[in-house]
Amino acid sequence: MSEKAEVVTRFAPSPTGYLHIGGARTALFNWLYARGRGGRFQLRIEDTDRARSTPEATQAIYDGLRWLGLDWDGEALSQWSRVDRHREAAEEMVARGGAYRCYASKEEVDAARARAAEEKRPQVFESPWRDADPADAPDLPHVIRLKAPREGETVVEDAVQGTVRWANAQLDDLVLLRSDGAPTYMLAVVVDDHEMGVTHVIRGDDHLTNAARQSLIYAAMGWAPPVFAHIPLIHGPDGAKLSKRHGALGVEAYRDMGYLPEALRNYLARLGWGHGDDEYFTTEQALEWFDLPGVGKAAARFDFAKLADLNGRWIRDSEDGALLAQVEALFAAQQRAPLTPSQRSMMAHAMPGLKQRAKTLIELVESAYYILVDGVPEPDEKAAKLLSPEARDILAKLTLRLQDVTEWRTAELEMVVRAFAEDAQIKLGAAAQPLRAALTGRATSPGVFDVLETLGRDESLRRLSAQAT
RNA sequence: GCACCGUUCGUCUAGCGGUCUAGGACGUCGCCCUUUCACGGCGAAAACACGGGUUCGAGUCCCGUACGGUGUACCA
Repeated sequence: MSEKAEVVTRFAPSPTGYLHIGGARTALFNWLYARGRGGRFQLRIEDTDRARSTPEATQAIYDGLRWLGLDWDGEALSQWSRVDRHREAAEEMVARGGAYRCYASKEEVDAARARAAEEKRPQVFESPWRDADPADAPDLPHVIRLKAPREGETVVEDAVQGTVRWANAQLDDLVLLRSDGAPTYMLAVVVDDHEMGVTHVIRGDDHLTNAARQSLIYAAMGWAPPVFAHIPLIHGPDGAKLSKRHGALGVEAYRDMGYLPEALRNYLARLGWGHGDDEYFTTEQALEWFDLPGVGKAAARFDFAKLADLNGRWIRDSEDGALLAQVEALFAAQQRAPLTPSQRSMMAHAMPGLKQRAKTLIELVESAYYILVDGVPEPDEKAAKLLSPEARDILAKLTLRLQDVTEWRTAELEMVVRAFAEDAQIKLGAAAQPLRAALTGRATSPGVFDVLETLGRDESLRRLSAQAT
């Protein structure tokens, strides 16, 4: 029905919460694989669990993907909108002899499984209705079950995991249509993937065994299965499954922590996938390089230190203007007051120095305290220590010299301060550190001479006189 | 229980039978640069889970064991 050559992937989250980091990576891999090959990347919302699905969660998924820069082709598909088609497919399988109506009650099935467990047999339910004559069927609620083969084996050629086999005796006659007529996940996924033209199913390896069951459904429908690629899960820093405390946060939480989308993409791509020794690369390069054989098989731990390092590199290499825009967007997202025109221009002026020292946007904003502060900066503990009586004395003398500076520029200011230190026979640091403390209220900052220039003559002298006494 | 998947420095990984006295990156530690902090430069410590095979030769192939993980639903 479509050109076989085109690659089509999909991301199929269930809208029961935010887009967590594992889901974001799955989406990234699908996006990279398809877009890197000129194919399509689609989004399908698996909202068939009506009780747990919410519109807010759906929106959170959209927002998360957009922030990460993962755009999908066409409209997002609601799986729920396709239930009629799923039902049809189930009936079609019954008609073809690939499925049957099972009248066993939930209790009977549970009892049979409990018995099997006791006898230490595989807990595979064998329905008495599997080969029953349809004429004997009672007029009762029933489910439709797949008539799975009892002999032989099912083989999945997984692009990441390799050849994986299951004895068919391990696979039971799974339910396709529930007694209330609702399709199960197994059925819906297969029907939708096939009809959306999905060629490559890239998903978490928690679905690996599902791939065997789904293969059986493809076979019963007479369809060719897609290429499966089951990627390992992401664990928390402690090796345990991701939990709230350990990074199973929504992607917007990463935004709020000050990470750049391009840095997160870079980090996530590197988690579980590698291209030689490349660590720091652009999305364009990832698009070009990404391939399934490069995906590892083992679960990877989420490491904030490495993310922070990568983020710092992305920040340093960002254009000043772009960074300023990111900061303003973060302020808006966090509902902080926007920058005033003067803060904005000082921030722009100081950006080359600020971005050199920040691993996250949050750190960048913190280090811009001397720009964002209202009035004279309040010295913190370390700065207060630098402002000893002797230091204030030095500052007072230095201020006198600074007042005579005609050209308020970094280079000129540095010359003046250096000359002052020499005349006073003190080390440059003895003048520069108190100067920094008075100007910024901190013991660390971008170069003091740059700070002086950023603040401008009037503001600098105001802060100095406030501390000189 | 049963089935399936996995296991190289603390972490992410390179490695696809000899070039591995196991490479890179983050982190850690030391030194240099330096007005602070970063950046940058140089250097160090740090790993093939264990046991059997196969082979002239195994981190690389096979089988066990251990330890993790996933699945085993009329959830997705």
